[in-house]
Amino acid sequence: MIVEADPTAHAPVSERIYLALRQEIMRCEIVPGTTLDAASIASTYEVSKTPVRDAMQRLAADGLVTILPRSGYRVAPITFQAVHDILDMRAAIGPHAARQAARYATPAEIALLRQIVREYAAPMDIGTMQQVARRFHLAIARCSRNKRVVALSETLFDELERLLRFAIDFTVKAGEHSDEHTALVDAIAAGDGERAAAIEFAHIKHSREFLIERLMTLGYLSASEIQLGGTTRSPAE
Amino acid sequence: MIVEADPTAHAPVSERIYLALRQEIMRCEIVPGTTLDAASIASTYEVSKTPVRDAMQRLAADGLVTILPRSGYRVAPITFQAVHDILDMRAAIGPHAARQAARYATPAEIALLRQIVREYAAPMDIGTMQQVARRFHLAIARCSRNKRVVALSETLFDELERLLRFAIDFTVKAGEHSDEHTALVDAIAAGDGERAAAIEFAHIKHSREFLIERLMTLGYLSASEIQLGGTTRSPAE
DNA sequence: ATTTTGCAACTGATGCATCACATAGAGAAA
DNA sequence: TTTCTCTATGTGATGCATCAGTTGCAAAAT
Repeated sequence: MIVEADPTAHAPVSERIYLALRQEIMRCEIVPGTTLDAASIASTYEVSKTPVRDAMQRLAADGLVTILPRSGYRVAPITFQAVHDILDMRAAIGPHAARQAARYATPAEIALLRQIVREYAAPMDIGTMQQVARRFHLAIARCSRNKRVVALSETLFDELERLLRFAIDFTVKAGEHSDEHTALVDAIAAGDGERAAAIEFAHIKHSREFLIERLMTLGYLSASEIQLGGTTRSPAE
Repeated sequence: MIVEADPTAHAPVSERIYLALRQEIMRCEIVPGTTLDAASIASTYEVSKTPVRDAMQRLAADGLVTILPRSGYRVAPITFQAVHDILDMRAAIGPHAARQAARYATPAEIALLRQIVREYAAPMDIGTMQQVARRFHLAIARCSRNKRVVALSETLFDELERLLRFAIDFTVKAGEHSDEHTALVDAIAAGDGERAAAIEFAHIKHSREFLIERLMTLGYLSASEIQLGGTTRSPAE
C-alpha cells in the first residue's frame, strides 16, 4: 500500500479553511460587513461547500461572522458596541488573570515574563510590539491555571488586533509601556495579587482610552453608535 | 414527500438539533464522557448527519463536546480543571458585571433586580432557586451594557447548572442568600461599583467553596485531578 | 399619461440529504 | 505481544429543495 507522507493528513480540510478565513478576517483583508459567498470560497480553495460550512460555524462561534439563515454569511462589522465589549471584557479578564498569576506563577514562568519584558527594550514598530504584548499577556493568562481564561484572552487579543488593523495604520510609533510591564511582573513575583490586578486594570484602561481616542480622532467613531464597515460604509478601494 | 405544517419551519434544522443536544447534555441525560453516535442521533431526530455535524461544531465551540478527529464526538467530561475554570471565570466576570452595573443601571433595571430578590422570600427547592439566581445574575450582567458579558454569563450558568445536576441531588435545601443579594442591589443602586464587585466576589467565593466541598464530600473529587464521567468512570447503569 | 405601489415570478445562494472515501480503533490471529 | 484485518464513524463531494432578495409588470391613483 502506498502511504504518502502528507503533512496535512492529520489536519482536516475544514481546519485549513477555518484558519485561512480567520486570518483574512483578522487582517481586514476582507472588509468588515462583507457578505461572504460560500460557493466562491469553496471554488477558491478547491474544496466543496461542506468544510466551508463547518468553518463558518466555527467562525460564527468566535463572533467573527454572523450567520443569516437562508440568506448569507456576513463578517462581523466593527461597531462601537463591539469595541466597547471587547475592551470591557479585557478589563474583566486581565486583572483577574494577573491576580491569579500572583498566586500560581512558578519561578520559571516569572522568568519567562521578565524575558518578554526585556524584549520591549529593543526598538520595534507597533505591529511587532502588539505581538510582544500579546505574548506577554497570554503568558500571564497561562499562569492563572485556567484554560478558559487563556482561550478567551486569545480570542480577545485576536479581535483587538483586528480593530487595530482596521483603525490604525501601523506607522504610529510605539509608546513606552515597558515600565508598567516591569511593575506588573514584580507584583506577580511578589505574590501581591491585588497590586497586580490594579496595574493590569490601569494598563487596560490606558490602552482602552488610547484606542477609543485614536478611533474618534480618525473619524471612525463619531457620537455613539456609528457602525464601521457596515452597510453605511462602502469599501475604500 | 409530504410537507407538513411545521411550526419550526423558519428555524434551521441544525438549530433544533443543537438546542436538543445542548439540553440533553446540560441536564446530564447524556452521561459526561459518553461518545456520541452521529448516525443514531440523526436517525433519532429523523434528519441526516449534516445538521448533526453543524450542531457538533457549535457544541464543540461551547466546550460541551470535544471532537476527536476521525474518531468520534465525546461529551465533555467533568474534571476538576473544568470545575475550577468555570468557577474562576465566574469570579472574573461577576464582580466586573456588578461594578459596571453600578455605573449603568437604570431605575427600571434596579427595580427589576429588587423584584427578583423578593422572589427569594418564597420557599422553593434548589432547582427553582438556581433558576432565580440565574435570572438575577443575568439581569445584572445585562446592566453592564456588554453583550459579550451577558453571553458568557449565560454559558457559565448553563455549565454550572450541569455541574450541579451531576454532583448534587436536588433535595438539598436551599441556603439563604437573600441578604447578600439585597446588599448587592443596594450597592448597585447607590452606584458604589467597588462595593458591588466585592459583594459579588464574596458571593461567588462562597458558592465556589460550597460546590467544591459538596463535590469532595460526595467523593466525586478526590485529591486533585480525578476525572469525572471520563474513561475511568463507567456509566452508572 | 405618468408615477407609485403591490404582487408575482425569477434568480441566486443556503441548507439538507445522499453517496463515497479515508481513517482510527478494536479484535482476532499468528 | 505484535500485526493485520475489518468494521464503524467521521469527513468531503455532489445534487436538489427551499427560501430570501430582486426585478419587472400590471393596475390604480393622481
